[in-house]
Amino acid sequence: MATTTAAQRREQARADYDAFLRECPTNQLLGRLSDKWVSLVVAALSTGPMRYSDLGRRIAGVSPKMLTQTLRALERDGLVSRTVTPSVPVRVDYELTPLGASLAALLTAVKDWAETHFEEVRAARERYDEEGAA
Amino acid sequence: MATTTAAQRREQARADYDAFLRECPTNQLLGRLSDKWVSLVVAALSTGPMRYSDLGRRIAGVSPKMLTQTLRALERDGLVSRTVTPSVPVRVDYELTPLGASLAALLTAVKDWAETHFEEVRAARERYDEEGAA
DNA sequence: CTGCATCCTTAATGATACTG
DNA sequence: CAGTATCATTAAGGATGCAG
Repeated sequence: MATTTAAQRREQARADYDAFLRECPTNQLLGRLSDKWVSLVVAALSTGPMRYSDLGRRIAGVSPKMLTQTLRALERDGLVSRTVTPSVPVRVDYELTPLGASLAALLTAVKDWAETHFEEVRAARERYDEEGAA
Repeated sequence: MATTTAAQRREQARADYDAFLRECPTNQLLGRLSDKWVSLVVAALSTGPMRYSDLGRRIAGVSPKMLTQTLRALERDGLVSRTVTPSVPVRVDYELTPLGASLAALLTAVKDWAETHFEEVRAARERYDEEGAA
């Protein structure tokens, strides 16, 4: 007979599932896109190369920490390239790689979907919220 | 002369930007997709209607709380429909709406991108990590 | 200018137990 | 079966100060 509790079983299942999700490329990508700043950085860079501080200004309200963190993650994934010009003061340019540009295209698809269907979503929300209030 | 500190200015900028982002359909959509469970629920439902507990089993390791929360959010956005059959015991079916199906299609596009380019990303990561170690 | 290390606060997540 | 309410935990985000 099983002496495992529901909690134990779920925990085990979760562990397995987490492992699976970590391996799943789709989910890794979604994780990236989900990052609040990634889409903004990619969008900003899609218009051309930019310096670190330019990105900081363009993406208002980002802290240096998050900007660096985001750029590092994108660089690691081969989505942006980082070019250091050892002048004084130092100058660092970031640019989308071809792979990054391809991701930007995907982001455009997401954007198109959002703009195409947003009105439906908004209407659905209104309906839902009114029913709840009634 | 400006007596505002960098922090104050950034805070203001962030407030404005946050307001803008909340209005931005694309970002709202990305927020949805970013939700860990949304993609899983949509994927599960894309194969057909499912009952609450079926979803719970299919998506291993999800707690009732998160499952309900996710379903409510999707329902509010008009992406899934909720059908209660007042039998004993009660039976509740969830199903993708046409709008939800269209979102599932978008998710497929994301999945395709991920599968197409994942090898490149993996290679980039390896390169990056090795350089760091060297 | 660019970026890293640190600390701190908040918000999301998950476990649990109970109700219609 | 389907879902809600509560509580504990943790992980992400952000501010700050300093260094190369």
